[in-house]
Amino acid sequence: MLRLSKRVEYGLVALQHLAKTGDVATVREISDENSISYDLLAKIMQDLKRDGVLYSSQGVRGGYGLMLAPQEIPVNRVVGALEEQSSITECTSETECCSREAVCTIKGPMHKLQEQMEQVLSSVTIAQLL
Amino acid sequence: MLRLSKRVEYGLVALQHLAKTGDVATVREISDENSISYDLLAKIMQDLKRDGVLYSSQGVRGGYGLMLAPQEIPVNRVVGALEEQSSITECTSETECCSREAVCTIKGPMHKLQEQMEQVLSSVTIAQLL
DNA sequence: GCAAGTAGGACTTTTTTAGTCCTATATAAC
DNA sequence: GTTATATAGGACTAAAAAAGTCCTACTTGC
Repeated sequence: MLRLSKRVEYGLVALQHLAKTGDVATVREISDENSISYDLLAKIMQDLKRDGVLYSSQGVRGGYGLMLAPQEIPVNRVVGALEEQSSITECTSETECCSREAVCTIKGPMHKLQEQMEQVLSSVTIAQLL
Repeated sequence: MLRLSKRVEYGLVALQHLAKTGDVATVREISDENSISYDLLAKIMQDLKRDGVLYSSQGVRGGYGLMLAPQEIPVNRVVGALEEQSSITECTSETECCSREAVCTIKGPMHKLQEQMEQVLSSVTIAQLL
């Protein structure tokens, strides 16, 4: 469907929230304000932390904060942190192996297309979402 | 997952096949040569015909042929003909209505991203797949 | 100690995509 | 005019992916 997953959508919303307030926020705050499932967002935040986009502090008065400036976080990176695959076809994936590989006639051109898509996704950052 | 569906992938392969040979071909020929399910490809060809990309002739010695020159068929068009939705998020769709619309804070920027994606998809044509 | 947080495993449900099966209709060749 | 070879298309099933839920553990400031 050529669509960003809800995970990425919610991730972007959360990062925008943090960039906007410039402060630490809890998952509960963000999920409430943006009508996002708490449990789902909690996982997303964990993944973003694992990727180094966020830091966290546990316990009372804990929460998540940005590790990077908004202009240093391209949409690209959020996609990479939150989705298993981000290639536009199986044959442009580095991890999967395409079932039609032996007869695939579009591999080369698809790689070019993929590169251009990545170019677009890396040119937009969280700073542009504000 | 930000991935083109198999329908689009197969559609591109089929169009490439027709452009390469410059002749009419049957679904069977194309599906055999490219290891694509016959039934699935048959539906795809019908959709591409409905969209005006292909013409067909029924009966013995029938088949499908290109209605347009390869350089007149952008990937964009193939996506449009073969997929229900092609927007990157729910909020950039014209037909769906986003469940989080009232609180959505990324609608504007997402539209810009969407436009850039479409730009890329419309800049590559079947002629470039040869 | 307790309330407010993150960490994360396991699971269910829903949605989408891919693929299959079957029947009808058109037509060129014989 | 019958037959073999095509497209046309409805209805269905299966598989995969995404979304969402539930539960428990661990951390930490007060």
